[in-house]
Amino acid sequence: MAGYDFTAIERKWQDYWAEHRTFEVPNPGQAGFADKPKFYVLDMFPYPSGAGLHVGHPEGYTATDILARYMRMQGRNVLHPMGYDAFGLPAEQYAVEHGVHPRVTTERNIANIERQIKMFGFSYDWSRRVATTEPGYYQWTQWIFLQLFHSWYDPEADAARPIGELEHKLQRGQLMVDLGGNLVPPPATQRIEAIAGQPVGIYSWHQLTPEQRRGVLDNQRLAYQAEVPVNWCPALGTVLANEEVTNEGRSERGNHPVYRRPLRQWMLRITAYAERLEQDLAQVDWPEPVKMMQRNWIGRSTGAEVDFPLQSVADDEWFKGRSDDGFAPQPEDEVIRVYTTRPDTLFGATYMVLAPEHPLVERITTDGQRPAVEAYVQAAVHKSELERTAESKTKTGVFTGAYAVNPVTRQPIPVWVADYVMMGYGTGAIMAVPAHDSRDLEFARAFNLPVVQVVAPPAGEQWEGFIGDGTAVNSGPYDGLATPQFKQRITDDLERQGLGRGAVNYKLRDWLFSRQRYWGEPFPIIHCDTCGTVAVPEDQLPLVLPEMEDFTPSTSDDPDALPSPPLAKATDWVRTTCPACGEPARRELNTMPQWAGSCWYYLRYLDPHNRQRFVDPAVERYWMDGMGVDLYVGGAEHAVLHLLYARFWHKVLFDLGHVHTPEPFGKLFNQGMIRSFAYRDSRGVYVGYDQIDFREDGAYHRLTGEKLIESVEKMSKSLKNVVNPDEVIAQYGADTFRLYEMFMGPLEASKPWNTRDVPGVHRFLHRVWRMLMGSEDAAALLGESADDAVERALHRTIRKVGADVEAMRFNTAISAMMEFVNAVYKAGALSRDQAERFVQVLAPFAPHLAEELWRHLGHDASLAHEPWPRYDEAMTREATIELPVQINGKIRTRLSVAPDASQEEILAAALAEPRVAEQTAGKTIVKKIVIPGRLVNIVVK
RNA sequence: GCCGGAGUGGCGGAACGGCAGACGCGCGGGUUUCAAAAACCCGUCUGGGUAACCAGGUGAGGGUUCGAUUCCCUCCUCCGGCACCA
Repeated sequence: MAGYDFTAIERKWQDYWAEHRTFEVPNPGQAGFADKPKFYVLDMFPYPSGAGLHVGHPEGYTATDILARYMRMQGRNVLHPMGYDAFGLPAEQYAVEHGVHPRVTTERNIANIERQIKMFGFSYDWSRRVATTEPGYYQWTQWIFLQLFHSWYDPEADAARPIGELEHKLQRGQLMVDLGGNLVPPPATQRIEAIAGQPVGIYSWHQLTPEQRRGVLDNQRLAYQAEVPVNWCPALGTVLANEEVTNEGRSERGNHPVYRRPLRQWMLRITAYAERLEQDLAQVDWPEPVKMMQRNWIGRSTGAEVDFPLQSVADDEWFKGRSDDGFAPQPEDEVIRVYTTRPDTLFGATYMVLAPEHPLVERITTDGQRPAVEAYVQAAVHKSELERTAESKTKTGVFTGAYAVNPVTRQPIPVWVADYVMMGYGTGAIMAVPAHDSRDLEFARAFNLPVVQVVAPPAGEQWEGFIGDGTAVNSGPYDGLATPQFKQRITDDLERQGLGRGAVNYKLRDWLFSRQRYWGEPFPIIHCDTCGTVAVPEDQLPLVLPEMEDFTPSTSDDPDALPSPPLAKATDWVRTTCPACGEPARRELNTMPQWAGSCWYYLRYLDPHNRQRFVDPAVERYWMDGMGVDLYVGGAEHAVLHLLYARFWHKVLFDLGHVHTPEPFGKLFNQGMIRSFAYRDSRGVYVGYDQIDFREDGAYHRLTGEKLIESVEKMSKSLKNVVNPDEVIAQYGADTFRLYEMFMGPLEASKPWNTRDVPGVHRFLHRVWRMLMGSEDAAALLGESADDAVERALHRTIRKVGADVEAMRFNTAISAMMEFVNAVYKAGALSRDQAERFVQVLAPFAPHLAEELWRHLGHDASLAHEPWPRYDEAMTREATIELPVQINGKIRTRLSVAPDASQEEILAAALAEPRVAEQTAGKTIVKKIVIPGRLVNIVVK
């Protein structure tokens, strides 16, 4: 008998699957398509880094592979694809340092990582492989960008609509434009103009010049350009996303200084989708922590906007005018509009604060205060937001010299400038209620501003700094109201008086979408002196990234240097003609961020070779039926950004009719991080595993003999605790690797890799092999007789493994299979028929071994599409079961009964037990509890 | 600071409110062997007892319940996320 030669077996079956295209699945309309229910199971595709796979990648991939193989056996059409997220800064950095083109390194890395992935025997449909860097792929990334560019968010429809519809509305006068270029409803009456006595700054479409019209439309697109404060890293020559900047205000890559600079950049209007991104989380089956993180990121809060008039204008007349006119839709020069979540504390607002960037600062600052204010604003603007928060321990600020009037107390209150107020949130101005806001209190204490109590806390709590709900005091007619009621009442009253209204705010900001890099998708945009910003026509896509010898960004130590994207050097490529007017024009020089390609790859897998469309509608309808991807597995590090960006794009595509589900990923699962033991000596120097003697009582340094300190850490080179999957597979095989990672613990838990545990599951596979194939020392247990206990154990195993796989409890599924094999060894035999069913159950976990055994059992074809074995509920029970009998909750004896015994029978049997009689003698039985199939509890007194 | 998640043998971890520690590692003993590896069998929470058995035990303290690792409250520790968001 041959031994279990996993190396040969695994190679053989991987070749077989590739040759027979076992896992390729046709689309509707293609040859061989069977009309069956679908299952779309997706992995987060990897970034092909030079380091290759670490043991964390295959953890999620194994889990999805088990599901994919199980679902195939359940008769589903399974879509299980893999690809590469291959644009990005690391490849470009490496290329610059080594003088190799990023395409070369990317292709090399993909080849290596694919070799590694294939070693595990995952059942991917490799014919659907994509890489975000292929022109045939990024053609459609560019196409989706153009959909964003050609759309605006129509608040009436609560959806994205073609920009042409907006133009139409403007032409017909259904919308107008104010001085700031914002859309406004047409004035209800002529009265407003009459009161003002001069133009009120609202224009109709026909009053605008062609350039102005273009500006208005450009300003409403979902992809638009705007001057925004960005993280500018001159040493890297690019702007960076917040997540690419460290807490110290330096670049994650290279540790270079990063500066906050207002620069004109491409933005995506994700904020228009804030409400729907928040609301629709209720429709998806995602881990609650991930939903929480997204809700947090979106940061929805409810409150009110309130106008505080400047003292110079706020006479009785002004207040009267407001109650006649109502709350104007846009802020005016004479009021400071604030957003607050606590309108009930309005009576306690004793001063106001403007963000340093607030446009009113310059207007209202008095001459006496101007030098101080200007110095403060200059300093604040030059700090990064990180610096501003890092120095948050002490509050700073300057008085503007101006006063505003509290709209309810009608008292003048001072207006300050301070950097603890952010221009990017709310209105960039706050009413400060030091009594009931800890930041305001800190500020008030620092600058000796008055603190007025307006909320009475529950008994026993200090009012100063109390921020919870309580009862109103010092609030005139509202005294005695509970906080929630007060909020509602005063919001209604302010609205009636034209001084405020209920409002919803979000922390979410628009998405900075451009990078000054070479290795990314070029924007399909052309700049024309006469026509402005013009889209590249769709039939000219893909706009291919130009081949360049020198793709290094221009870097600098000078914080004031301006970004100069590498594409600027491709002068022939940049020079083009305007698609609209045919005059000479220039291409956009920025490229898209790495997130772009990963925002929609799950859709391209559906139809990866389609040259006419990004995905065929019928194909999309089939595979995305229900709520899109049926199972999406990946690490929690993408809980916010990737998953939020992808949901956003999907919703835009949904609004425009290109996909038919409102959400892309119906079910999401986060695998836990695999960490590993790290060892360091008394000086804190980390020691690699090859330098360690593992003894019974701990780890010792092989050379010095010193006992080492053990800890569980993230795998990292510097901690010398990285486990390389290639080595584990070489030693134990892919089936063992898969089984080990699934057996370590719950998939969602973070858990330490322990190489010493790997032989345990390897031993199990050996036992399975010997059970059916025998060994030199022992014959196989395979026979013709079917043992009843084994048969019952098998039914239980089939049920348990099926249920566990569906619930993604792979660790206990494997335990159940181990128990079955132990039972077979105990019984000493199993029939061919039992062996076949067991091999089918094992197949999703250890597919190579299962295929080999399946063949040995006399089958010619792969078992990948065999049906999952059935079980009989009656056969999952033992012939007799043991029930514990408790007296007062303590087990005193056990009872053997038939599994279907009635409550009365069980109770009678229990009371007949000598141990029970002994324990209850001389006592009264007050209660008898019988849970059939569980236990008996007799309560005595 | 705020929001999540988790604390169970020497280790990884099991337990619809119902036999705590399944399964695996490690360890101890045995069978086999010239020997070793491998394999197979037995044991392995703690204390007491030859044993049957008794007592204690799931981070700490309280509560609900016939019964709590599981549900509720307070606290401690660790991990993850956000962080002047008005």
